[in-house]
Amino acid sequence: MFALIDCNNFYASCEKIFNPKLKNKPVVVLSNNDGCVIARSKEAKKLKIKMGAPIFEYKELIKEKNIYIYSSNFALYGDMSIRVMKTLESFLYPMEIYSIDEAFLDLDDQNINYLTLAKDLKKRVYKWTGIDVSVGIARTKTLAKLASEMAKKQGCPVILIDEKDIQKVLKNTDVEDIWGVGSRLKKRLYRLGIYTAYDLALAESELIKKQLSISVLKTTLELNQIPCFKCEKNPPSKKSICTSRSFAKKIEIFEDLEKAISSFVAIAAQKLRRQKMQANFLTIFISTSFHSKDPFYSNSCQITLPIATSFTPKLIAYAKKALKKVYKSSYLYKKAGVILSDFTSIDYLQKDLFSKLDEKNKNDLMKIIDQINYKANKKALFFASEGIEKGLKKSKIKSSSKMRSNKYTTSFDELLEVK
DNA sequence: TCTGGGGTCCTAGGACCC
DNA sequence: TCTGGGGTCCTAGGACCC
Repeated sequence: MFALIDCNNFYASCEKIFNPKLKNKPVVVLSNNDGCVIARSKEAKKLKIKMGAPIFEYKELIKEKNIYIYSSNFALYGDMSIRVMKTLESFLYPMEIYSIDEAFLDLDDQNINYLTLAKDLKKRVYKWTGIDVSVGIARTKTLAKLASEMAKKQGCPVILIDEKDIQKVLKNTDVEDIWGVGSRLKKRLYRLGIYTAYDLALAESELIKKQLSISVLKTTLELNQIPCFKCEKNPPSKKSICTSRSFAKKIEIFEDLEKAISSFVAIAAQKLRRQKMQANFLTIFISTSFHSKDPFYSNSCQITLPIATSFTPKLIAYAKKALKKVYKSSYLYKKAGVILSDFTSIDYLQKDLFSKLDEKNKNDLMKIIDQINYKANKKALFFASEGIEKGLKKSKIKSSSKMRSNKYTTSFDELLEVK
């Protein structure tokens, strides 16, 4: 048995917890650069504000309906997520943290009352964190997902075990709303005459495997209460690490792009060190705007590193080389990024024959830099290639987030004030 | 004017081996 | 004139998730 616990309107709910005036008010959270809608409170959903839509399309609606708009505040959401997950952990079931706002529990236990448990989960998370969650319980993860969707609509936990209940739900579920089926697969399934989850559950296994893929076959089996996906209690370590941003203002000059790429490398390399890994492969990519009428250009360059490393200066040097290969002048760049991949563990220290610093020195140096930045709670130390504009604030690469709420739970300077 | 960021898995086809 | 059978590995691109 699996339980899926899903936080309702997570980012919007985080904003509401620390700001009582937002109660019962429509709240919207925006992406980087305050571009797209990435979260909506239930009141905002009622106003038909769409997920992923650019916010400028709602300019008038915002004024008219007094909608509260926030820039994303991932320091806050990340910390609230940890609190929710810790609360779920207190129930002592094996747990898989599936995303920032979702977790599966493995309830391999015949003698518990699932509905009571589900209610307890919901109650405790709300009491300890202020976050409202939807709980769905079923024999497979795919069905637990469907159950939690129903729970979200009904406002109370849903246990999906009874065969008749399941059939009823499947008949009322469009294939696109199944976990693992997106818009492309939906079209292909429609062509095969499969419109609802019920149709898919009854479909011939051979046909599904031949016409679609093994993944869809697994989903089909899961709809029939045959588990194909386990609870991944110890998440496998990452296979790639990506840091990318859209720029608030378009960038044309090579040096500016170089600063951006360098700072992305620095962030990615730090994530890499946190995983105790070294990268063998580096990709950089740059692109102009997808929406603008300016000439379009997008390119990427990949480099196999001679020796695996997590040493930021080394990675920056390679990234700069890569950038030179793909940069073309007179284009207006809107987005860039860095991907590190093909990792080896930091325990296998391959020495660089030609380096003046040995690997231990490099690792110690980066460790100190990471520690200082962690303690300072900001980038106190950084590399010159990243650009030395004051606090990066005036720089072109800094993304704008004009309406960010305080880091109430992670910064002493931004604690909630009560008057 | 203004349109996110970060991941994983699967498959087909090419290159190569004996 | 007629040209096999069996396998692995790699990669790009497509699809999905939140």
